[in-house]
Amino acid sequence: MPELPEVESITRVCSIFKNATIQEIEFLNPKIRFHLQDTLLYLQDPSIEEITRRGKYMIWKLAKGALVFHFGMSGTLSFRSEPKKHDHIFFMIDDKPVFYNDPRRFGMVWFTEDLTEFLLKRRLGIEPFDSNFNGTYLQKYAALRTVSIKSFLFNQSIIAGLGNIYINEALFKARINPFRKVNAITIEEWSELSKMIQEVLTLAINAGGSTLQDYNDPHGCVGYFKLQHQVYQKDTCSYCYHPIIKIMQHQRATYYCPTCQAH
DNA sequence: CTGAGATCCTGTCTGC
DNA sequence: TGCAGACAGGATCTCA
Repeated sequence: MPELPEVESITRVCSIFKNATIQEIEFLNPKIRFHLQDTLLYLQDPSIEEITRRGKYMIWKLAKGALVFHFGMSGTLSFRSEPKKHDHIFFMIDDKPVFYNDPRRFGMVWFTEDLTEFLLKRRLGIEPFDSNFNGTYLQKYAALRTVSIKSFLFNQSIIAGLGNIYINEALFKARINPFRKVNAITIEEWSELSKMIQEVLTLAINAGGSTLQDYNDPHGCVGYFKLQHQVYQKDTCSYCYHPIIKIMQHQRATYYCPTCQAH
């Protein structure tokens, strides 16, 4: 679920909470991996001043400090009044009930007094929509590395926000083989790839993200970008009709077209 | 420093 | 039907 487009969708829905007040926070399941409970005492004036996204993190800036969400593999926020299995946190925000739900418990929620320091510690790379994000930026980071382009794009300290789906899709659009070593990719290819990363993310955000099985935005709406996937979980290439190859690369599924992405 | 692999979890699907 | 095993959006830690 939660790569940049999905987190962006959740963040946009949550923007209704700008200037709202968190009236109540209740922990429903202590087993999730977060540190919110310990630091909740510091939450003195819980009015939400701004709601933003950075990479795959959603940030609620408070009058003092911030709440930060990372949705892991299966986390989401939902607006509903009845609790469900795998709810971990309950919020009451301006009389509206909100649940943080996360079956696989890979997600995390923090309260931080110093958001700037918190984000520095995450060592997040550039935002794909930053004006400095381009082929030159990518090639500069890749010059001294030997990993495959697939691993490189997964590294959040280089680019923040990409995950398995959009890496596969962007490499297909840029016609680059996922096993290519990054130090052998030309500036023309980097330039094309940077544009395709922006294009695929833009299309996905406009479609509300990708729902594979269980992703929903806080209203329960699914994301429709799956309908536009060209390689991820596809059988046949939409350009040349060659069968799409699925292969495990670093424990993750890689999908590519062996003719369109021969090099 | 880089890169590869294990690990944290539950739910769903597939094949025997 | 039942059950074992593979696999799923990710980040972090350890070891070479």
